Amino acid sequence: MTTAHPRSARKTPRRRRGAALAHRAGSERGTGAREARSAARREAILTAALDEFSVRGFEATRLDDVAKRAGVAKGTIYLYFRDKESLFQELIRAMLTPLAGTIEALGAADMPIKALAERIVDLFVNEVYETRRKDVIRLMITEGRRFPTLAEFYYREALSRIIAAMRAILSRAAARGEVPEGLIDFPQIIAAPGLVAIIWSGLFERFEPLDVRKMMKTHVELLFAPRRVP
Amino acid sequence: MTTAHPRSARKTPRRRRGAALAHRAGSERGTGAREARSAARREAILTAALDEFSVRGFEATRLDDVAKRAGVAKGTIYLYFRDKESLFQELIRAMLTPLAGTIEALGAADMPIKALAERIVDLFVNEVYETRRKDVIRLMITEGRRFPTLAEFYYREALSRIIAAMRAILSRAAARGEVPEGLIDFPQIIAAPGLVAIIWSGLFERFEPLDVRKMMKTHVELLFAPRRVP
DNA sequence: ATCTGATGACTGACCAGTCAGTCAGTATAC
DNA sequence: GTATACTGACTGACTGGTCAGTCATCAGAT
Repeated sequence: MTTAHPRSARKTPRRRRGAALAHRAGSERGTGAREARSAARREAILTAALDEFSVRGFEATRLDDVAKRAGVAKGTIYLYFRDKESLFQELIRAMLTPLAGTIEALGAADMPIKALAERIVDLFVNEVYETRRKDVIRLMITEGRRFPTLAEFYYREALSRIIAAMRAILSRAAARGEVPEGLIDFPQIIAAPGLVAIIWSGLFERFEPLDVRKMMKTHVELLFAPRRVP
Repeated sequence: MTTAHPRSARKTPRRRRGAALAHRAGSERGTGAREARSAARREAILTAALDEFSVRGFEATRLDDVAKRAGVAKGTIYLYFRDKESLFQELIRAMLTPLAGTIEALGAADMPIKALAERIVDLFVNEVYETRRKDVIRLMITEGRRFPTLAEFYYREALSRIIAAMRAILSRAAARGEVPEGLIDFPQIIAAPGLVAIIWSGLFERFEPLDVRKMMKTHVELLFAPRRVP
């Protein structure tokens, strides 16, 4: 043990590179190519990180594995991200921020609540459930508690806006008598089956598959079916 | 370098014990006391473990901290549990197994769906949401993916039974025309707001509190309100 | 020749799990 | 009743392995 001596004459012999990168440099020009390459690398790291974080969780993920999967050396990750936690947080931020805008845009259209709800279901299934965003939301759920700043960021930048948009929609619908006033307080109810589907798919899909689209359709029909007097 | 020492030479002089334990032995009797003490210790370890796992997650939890919190030495944990993972799994098993029976019992009673649903909501709020079981379910959600055997166990022993019980209830209700047939396929819809509440409370409660009981009541009213034609 | 991005061997910290040693409490001997 | 031997629950210093983050060095671009 000890090795009170720093330094170590390491004389690594030249080794063929693992054949990592295929250069397309010929077709790229000057600085633009540099930047493009750099951006691609960042992207590769983020993608690899999502893969690893998704299956192992934040703590159990090794940056060595992320690097290998991304086809870069571990040190390279530190050229693009300050540390493991930054990598994780930027990953989630980048993928979840755009969501709020989409919902807000949808809410602007004025249409019957049921039609609108069906649009939202489609949006959820196509843009979240069947994409990598599902994994990102799962990560938010599973790791969020240990990253309070991340939870706060997500609440401020996305969730609170989504909720506000849904409240606006529900208020209009309530004014038309399409839904009871009570629902305005709990937009979470509408999103709930979507979340459950995300959790279910990670834990129990292999025992009992779940048809998300059909479940959400059923839910919407139940919530917004024409009803007798309030 | 090598230190090719076999495992022997323990050099450290023993130190006076820090005066750790206050014994209650005087008031306890014979073997019964021994067993009681042992059971209490096991309990203390499980409780401490739940505390730590809940806030830090499985990977980030240090057994040193669990031991400290339980008021025992780290080695003691290994007298009661094989390893960290066993401790975690036993914790979850012990607390979730009883749930299924309760729901099944409730399902046996034959009453209008809405009344029954209200009973189930009460059960959920009183026996889960406002107890440590909430934390255990949260752990199942957040860590389950990395413990497939645990997920399977939970599915077999609890979830599948709960789902079957709910399907039975819903079938009877559908036969009476109280709910559409479609709902039978998705008992998850009924439980969904409960799960969302558990997640919400961990991540966003501090920004926007959520009245679970009221949310679930609203949901039940929406689902089971008297409706026009099937 | 120089500059910059990239590399990967290395270090230091950390922690699950181990085990030699301790001691309160019990059993047996006198 | 007191002394002595025994037992096993409990302790915590230690080991071995792991991994985040660093940095001396390299190679391609200009």
